[in-house]
Amino acid sequence: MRLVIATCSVDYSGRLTAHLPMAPRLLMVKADGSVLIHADGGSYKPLNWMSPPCKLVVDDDIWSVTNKAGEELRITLKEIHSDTAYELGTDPGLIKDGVEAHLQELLAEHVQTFGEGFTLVRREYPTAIGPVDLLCRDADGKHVAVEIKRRGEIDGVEQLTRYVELLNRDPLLAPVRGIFAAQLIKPQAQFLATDRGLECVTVDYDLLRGMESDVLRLF
Amino acid sequence: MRLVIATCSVDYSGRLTAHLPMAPRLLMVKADGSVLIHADGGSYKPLNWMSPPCKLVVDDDIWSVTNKAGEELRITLKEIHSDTAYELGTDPGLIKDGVEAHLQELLAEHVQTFGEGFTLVRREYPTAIGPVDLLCRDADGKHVAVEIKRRGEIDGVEQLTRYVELLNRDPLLAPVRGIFAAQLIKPQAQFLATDRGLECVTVDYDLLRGMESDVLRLF
DNA sequence: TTATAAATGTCGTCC
DNA sequence: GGACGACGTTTATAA
Repeated sequence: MRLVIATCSVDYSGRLTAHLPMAPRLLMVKADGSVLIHADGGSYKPLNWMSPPCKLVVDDDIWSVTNKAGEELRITLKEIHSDTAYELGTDPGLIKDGVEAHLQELLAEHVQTFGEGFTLVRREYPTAIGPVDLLCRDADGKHVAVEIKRRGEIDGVEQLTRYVELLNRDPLLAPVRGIFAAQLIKPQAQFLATDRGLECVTVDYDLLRGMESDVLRLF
Repeated sequence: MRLVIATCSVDYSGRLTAHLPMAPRLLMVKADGSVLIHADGGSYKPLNWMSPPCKLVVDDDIWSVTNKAGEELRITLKEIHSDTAYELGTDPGLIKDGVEAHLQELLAEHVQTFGEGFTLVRREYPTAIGPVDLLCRDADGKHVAVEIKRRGEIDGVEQLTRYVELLNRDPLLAPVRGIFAAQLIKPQAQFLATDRGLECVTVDYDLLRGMESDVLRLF
């Protein structure tokens, strides 16, 4: 990794065109040739960048970074304040502990969240257009398809609509109702879901987790 | 901006929990206190980070970065290979061109792009499921909803479908047709749009911008 | 402050 | 390589 502190201007031409006036910044050149231009503030997103795979060509005080798609990042250097390089090696990588998968797991074990007498048919119930998060039966034995999101937005309602429509074509399952479950459901999604005849359930993740703890505490 | 090359392990605890095993990495500490941890590869996204506003507390070989929401980024340092700091000042910022807002602006002023005799009713026409980019009337005075994208993909067609369906329920507006306008329309989006009875218009951004220049040149 | 849509989104996964 | 969905999405903008 090469780190250059330099006063520079930058022009990007690709999916859009963008320009950075002359100012002091950090240029980070990674081992794969990618380049990031950071200011001393903002967030983790660089002011400008070129993602790998790409190629850096240095011609005097002009750096030109290009990729296969014909995008170009052109850096014009006025003054270099520092220029250092380090060998870091490949990173072992990040270990994550997920959230959404866990939410589905918890709800699968507590389908009564959706109503008295609910039972689980199966998780990830397969269909031609992808798996339904949960397929349940209500107290009357009727099928219910459940789509689970952390945040309920319009896309999720569309997804559930497609599932319910498809499942209702199966005479062994029909009639199938749909429940849209999320930690937070946005007003527009709520409107669309209601308009489509789908029910909305707001899920309390911490409460569910608490129920899980209670179950564990019994042993 | 402080740049530290160090062998470290990292633990994040907040919206999820994540862990980075001990390895050499770049730690970037910005003037606002935010911290980025970069490996020598990947893209512009750091392996881990804390966004401002946040506070960094250094206790010997443990760095703890916390924010108001109670999230914590804990960095355990084993060995520091380099530690430097620079004063960059505030950045003048990025100037962008070619974004969707500008495209909408240009099309709003040149609705005849969609057909002879087109007039604009209004931009961002409000509905219960969100604003329609452009609502126009054609030469016959019939309403036309226009959805504008930089790149026309399936989700944009879905969006327009919803708008047209909703607008057609309003007897004051019906019948409403839909036009899907984009700089580039993907074949799948084109197919779906046609299947839904929506028209597709490919927009030449540079041409539109040229027309704008022509108008300006008259003054 | 809150909510909503765009993003040079990025990133994984599946096909 | 393309399509699809999640993301500690982040970011900008309007209400």
